Amino acid sequence: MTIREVARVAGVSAATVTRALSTPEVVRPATRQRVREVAASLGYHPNRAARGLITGRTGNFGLLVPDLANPFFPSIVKGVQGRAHEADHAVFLADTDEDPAAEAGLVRKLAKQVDGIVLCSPRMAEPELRALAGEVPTVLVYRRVPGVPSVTAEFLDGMRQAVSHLTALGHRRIAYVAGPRTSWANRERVRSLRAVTRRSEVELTEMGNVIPQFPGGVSVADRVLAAGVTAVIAYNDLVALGLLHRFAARGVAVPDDISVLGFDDIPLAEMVHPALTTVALPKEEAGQAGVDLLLHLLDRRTAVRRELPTQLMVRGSTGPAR
Amino acid sequence: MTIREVARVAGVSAATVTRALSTPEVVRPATRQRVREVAASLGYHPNRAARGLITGRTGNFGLLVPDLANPFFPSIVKGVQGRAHEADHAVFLADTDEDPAAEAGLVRKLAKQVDGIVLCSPRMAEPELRALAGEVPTVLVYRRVPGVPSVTAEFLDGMRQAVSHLTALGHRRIAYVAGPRTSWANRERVRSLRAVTRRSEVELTEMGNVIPQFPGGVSVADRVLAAGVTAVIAYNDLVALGLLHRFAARGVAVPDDISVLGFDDIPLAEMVHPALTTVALPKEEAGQAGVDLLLHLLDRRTAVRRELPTQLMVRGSTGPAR
DNA sequence: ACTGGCGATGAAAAGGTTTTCAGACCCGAT
DNA sequence: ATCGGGTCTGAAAACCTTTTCATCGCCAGT
Repeated sequence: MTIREVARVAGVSAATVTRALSTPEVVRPATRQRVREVAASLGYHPNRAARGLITGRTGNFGLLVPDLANPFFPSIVKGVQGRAHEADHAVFLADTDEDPAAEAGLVRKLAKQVDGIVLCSPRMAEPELRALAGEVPTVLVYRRVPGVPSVTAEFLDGMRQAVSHLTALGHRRIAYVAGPRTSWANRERVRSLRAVTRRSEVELTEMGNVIPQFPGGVSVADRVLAAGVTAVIAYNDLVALGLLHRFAARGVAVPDDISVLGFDDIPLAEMVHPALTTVALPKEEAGQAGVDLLLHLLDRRTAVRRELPTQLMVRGSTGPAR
Repeated sequence: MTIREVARVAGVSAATVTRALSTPEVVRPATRQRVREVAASLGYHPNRAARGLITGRTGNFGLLVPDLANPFFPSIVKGVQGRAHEADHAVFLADTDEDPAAEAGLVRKLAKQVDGIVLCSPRMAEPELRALAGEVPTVLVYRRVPGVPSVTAEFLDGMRQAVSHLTALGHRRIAYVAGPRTSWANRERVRSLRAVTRRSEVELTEMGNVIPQFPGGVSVADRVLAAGVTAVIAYNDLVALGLLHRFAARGVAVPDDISVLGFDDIPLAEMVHPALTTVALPKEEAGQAGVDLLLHLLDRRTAVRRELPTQLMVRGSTGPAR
């Protein structure tokens, strides 16, 4: 069912058909009406590939995530997918399996099928990222690179909430279990934490770096206990859950013996016992904002930056210092 | 970066470039080598829209999931995405937000941009599903409909493993917390469970139906305790985690007072304490198999059915009956 | 009556690839 | 020397749509 067939049946040229459908105001009402009726009765829908070929617009977005199995990401994907859908765009999803080297290749591969790409927590180095952003309209989510539109969260404020909460409970010696050294998110966390604790009476012990997964937390738990702190802030919730798991196995009571605080607020955080106190980062909102920024970039060709609020979720894993 | 540019640099025609890349055996080795090198160095990837225009194949697959935030699905998506990628296909992801009415619309919308669709645990009714499968090449994952290619798991065997495990531990009174009444998965579970317990000395108490989420488990936990059973099998892991959570809050010891057994083996299952004994369903493998069946369907136009093995994972939440 | 301008339409080009068909070349056989 | 056959390559058509440019007819204004 092609445009020519519609044109033939309606007794007009193909040009008039496309006009009647996509810029109706330029065709005579009678003609427009007739063409649209014929198109509808024949069940005609323009071939998107052919349209994309000439307009350069595909009506699709790309979305790259490092690891969909990491519970931090699915909500972001939902946000992106939902908002993209509202804007009548479909979403290509690609999972890079935490391989920084694979990212650029996937982006370039997707590039010609999409109008723009949302890069979620990309692991690749900044220069390469900047180069990529020059080739394809790109928005970063949870990564910041000057000149590239990005969605992040107020880490500093989140960390301030976390530390204030702990000091209010009487904690003075706090450990931080760091994530991967090369991770942008980890650098942001460390920077924020140091800034917040600098002029306070808090004594900060940094340990790590661990992989940002459950086993990472398990592996460092005993060292945390040996450090003689009364509270520990983990790089993220998965690491915090690893700590909780190992603490439970060793009979260490949380929060009576030690308080544990995570970062992200993944769904699991409130399913465990004790439920995890954590700094919630916007996820679905971040995905939506990413699409908004992409639409803005495509429309007005300007790079915008957006910083979303964070919120400490106080649950059962933090309590008064011993 | 078009095929012409590659052709120009390599000193051949566009036809030779496309041959060197897609049907290498028909071009002289020296030419082939040179063309491929030039293409690689220029970062050339064929424009898929243009290719699709002439071949009729888009090189894309669609993937529908009910809710990506449900931890059962991300791994399936990874499986689909990974295998599709190996077959040089990109994947459109759509999340239906558990809305059966939205499914058909999304499929039809995606239909024109893809060669086929993987429908993951679709919630829609069977007749509608059958109609859809007639319009677009479709493969079902975790749903079975006669005549439509499908990937499922050996629920009966999984349930047998679960019940044998419990009876070996001395359990005789077992509760089953059912999922949504309309859910295909729940019907399969119930059918398997009844078949397995029919001629045994096990006394089965069915309760529910609950929503297949954490709060569903929380909400039914007290009724489970009141039922006087020594073990409970939950519709899925999320419900089981809800049970564990409420049991912990009430001071009921697991597995000393009651054994808890889940279904799915989502990643959280081994992160909680006690870790959850559960029947593992293949997830990534199911996604891969879905793509395999889709490729098979497109290639040979025949519908295949595949049933993957299940495996009981014994962890800390089950123990000897009191 | 003529010009200018406007509204509506069609013809044709463009977009990037694959495929078909024909041609060029080389080798071995007659 | 010619021919047949095989291998490799290039030119051109085809896929379907949108957009540009040109044409046509008509009306208002002079």
